[in-house]
Amino acid sequence: MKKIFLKDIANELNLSKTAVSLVLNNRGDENKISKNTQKRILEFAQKHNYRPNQMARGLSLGKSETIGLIVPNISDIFYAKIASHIEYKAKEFGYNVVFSSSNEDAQTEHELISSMLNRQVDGLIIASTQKNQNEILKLKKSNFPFVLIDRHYPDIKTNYVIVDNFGGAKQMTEHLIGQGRTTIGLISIKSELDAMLQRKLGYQVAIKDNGMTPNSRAIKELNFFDYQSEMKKAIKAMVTGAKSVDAIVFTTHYLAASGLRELRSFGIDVPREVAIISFDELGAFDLVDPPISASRQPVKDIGNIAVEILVNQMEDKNEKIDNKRVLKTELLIRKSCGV
Amino acid sequence: MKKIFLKDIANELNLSKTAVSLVLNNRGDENKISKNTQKRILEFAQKHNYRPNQMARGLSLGKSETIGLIVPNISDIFYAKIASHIEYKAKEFGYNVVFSSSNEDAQTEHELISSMLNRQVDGLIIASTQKNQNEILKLKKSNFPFVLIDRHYPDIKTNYVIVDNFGGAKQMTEHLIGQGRTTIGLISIKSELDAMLQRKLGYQVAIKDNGMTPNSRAIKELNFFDYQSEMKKAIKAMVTGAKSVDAIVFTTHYLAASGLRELRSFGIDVPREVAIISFDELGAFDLVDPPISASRQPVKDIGNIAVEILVNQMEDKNEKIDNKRVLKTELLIRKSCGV
DNA sequence: CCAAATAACTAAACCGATTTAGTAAACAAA
DNA sequence: TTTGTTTACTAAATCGGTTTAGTTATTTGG
Repeated sequence: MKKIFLKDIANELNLSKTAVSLVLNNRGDENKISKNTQKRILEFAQKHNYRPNQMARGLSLGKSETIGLIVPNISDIFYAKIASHIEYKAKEFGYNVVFSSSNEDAQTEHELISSMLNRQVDGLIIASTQKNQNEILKLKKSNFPFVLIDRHYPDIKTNYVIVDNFGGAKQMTEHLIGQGRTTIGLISIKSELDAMLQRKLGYQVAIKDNGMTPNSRAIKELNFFDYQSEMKKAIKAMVTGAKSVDAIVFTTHYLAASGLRELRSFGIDVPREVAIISFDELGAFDLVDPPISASRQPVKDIGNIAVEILVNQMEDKNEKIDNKRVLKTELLIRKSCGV
Repeated sequence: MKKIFLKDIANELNLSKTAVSLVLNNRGDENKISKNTQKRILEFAQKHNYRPNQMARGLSLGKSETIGLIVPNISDIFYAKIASHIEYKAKEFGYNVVFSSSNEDAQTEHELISSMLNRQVDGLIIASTQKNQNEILKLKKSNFPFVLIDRHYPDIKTNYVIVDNFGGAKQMTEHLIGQGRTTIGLISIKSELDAMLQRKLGYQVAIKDNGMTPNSRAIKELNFFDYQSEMKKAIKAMVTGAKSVDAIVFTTHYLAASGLRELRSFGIDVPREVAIISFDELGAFDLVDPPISASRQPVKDIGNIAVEILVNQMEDKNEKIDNKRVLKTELLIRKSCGV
């Protein structure tokens, strides 16, 4: 069965392309195409498995029924899960998803946004590198529909769906304090990401609020591209010498996993000697030795809400464009912070 | 700065759309557009940040510079990693990636293929449900470029990139035998997937080859959509009663994780009482208690090779279309099978 | 010096849909 | 009987690119 076009249907049925197009777009009634003709068109199209060329359709309509998704890295389980929920929700609304990874690189992100706009995506969902303030401002000014997720620009009014990083980190730290830990370290990623700043802040505020002495030497910020080797040094510095810690807060899952590896290789007993807790988790954190406590992010809600906001915006251009959502994380207490 | 079109450039520079189009597609020289004119066009386009509308371009060229990727589930870390490598490699060749998840549903997969073809993707990479033999045959007959990954149809000659499931499973089982285990169970997913059949076969052949008595009761095949609750029963059946096992082979990572949870809840000492090993792994399998041995799949190679084969096919229609690659898995021995 | 070749372009068709602005025929109202 | 409506359509423009088939002016060869 070879490919069939609108024109073919029109010719075969001795009708115009207009009539066929109208009927196939469910606008036959309002355009007074007779019931009989509608039936003939529908049946013929069905029988020959007609599928409109979406490029032509998109060009004509100026839209593509596609949502662009830009994340730092699709192989990070956190973003993969969000992507999965976004895809699912988008399909409910009739949209496809094109994705790309920026690898935390501002220039790449810039090009991806550009490229997706050229491909006529109808809207964007971006977990930004947060190094493209101007780009995002331009997007906003052009009135193009988009939603930021996971990371947002505090200085720009935009739609966003993020989690309460400050509150989550504060809660984690307070839990450790409640367990009687007195010298709590923080291991994070060296980054301008607001999420990371907020997590550090949450940790610091918890420390101060509880009358403990903040110690900048207890805070290690590792280089993203080299965190594994820097982790070795960071852990060493934290567990040896006079000021060794009795607990560590990790600001993201892969740091916690890597940190635990190093703690083990130094022969540290977790949680007896050092308790640990992680912001966000990996799939098997409950199986790890010891099971790692974590503040879990609501990935499903992040994805669903982002799509809902975006679709609203795309389909009703009057929708306000600073729909802000800050979701709560969920504290999962496991053995790694001392029962 | 407002959007600029080919026509605008032509008008501003007093040239034809043809000239501008040719130059911007790097075909100025071969079409004898003077150096000076080329320079004017290029500079003007650059200065006004001209970006061609890919819908129009795609419609005209009959292609989209896009690869479609269909996987069972993008939130499975295995597919997420493959997706990431595919995206990276595709970009090297100038292609974008659209992805969708079939959720192991044949009908969904069918619709996704259809939808992607309508969107004029230039090629497809599919980790198929393996329930769409006809669909794949049609694709093949239409001469449309595609590559199967992870799962293939043994009865159809197509491009594919898979791993040696039989060999990997056999090797895993043999390792357990080498460790002195004598009653080895298998927990798999109830499925017609060739990959799963091959893994079971590898296990069975290893059992027989080593003079052990195959015992069909030692093989449990769980329902994909309900494996967590069925796991409880399966583990119970395996570790209680007369014929209890001293080792279990899991045919995929999430089964191993789930199985370990259940073994623990039954108070089984892994690996002393029951050793376990998993086909494929999750990110933190080395941190789990005990660290889980696994046969790791070469996700990067799977992605890279799939893209390479596909691009070859897309750009040279004469390329043969049964480029078959079977990659080796890598056995990672950890504590879960008894040091 | 004239015909053929070349350089440097361009007008218009085309890709496959949607949409605007009609039109012809049938019927109703005045 | 003529005008006005309604019904059931259609021709042609349009979206923004690419491409085919020329065109004109200048060189070159014999």
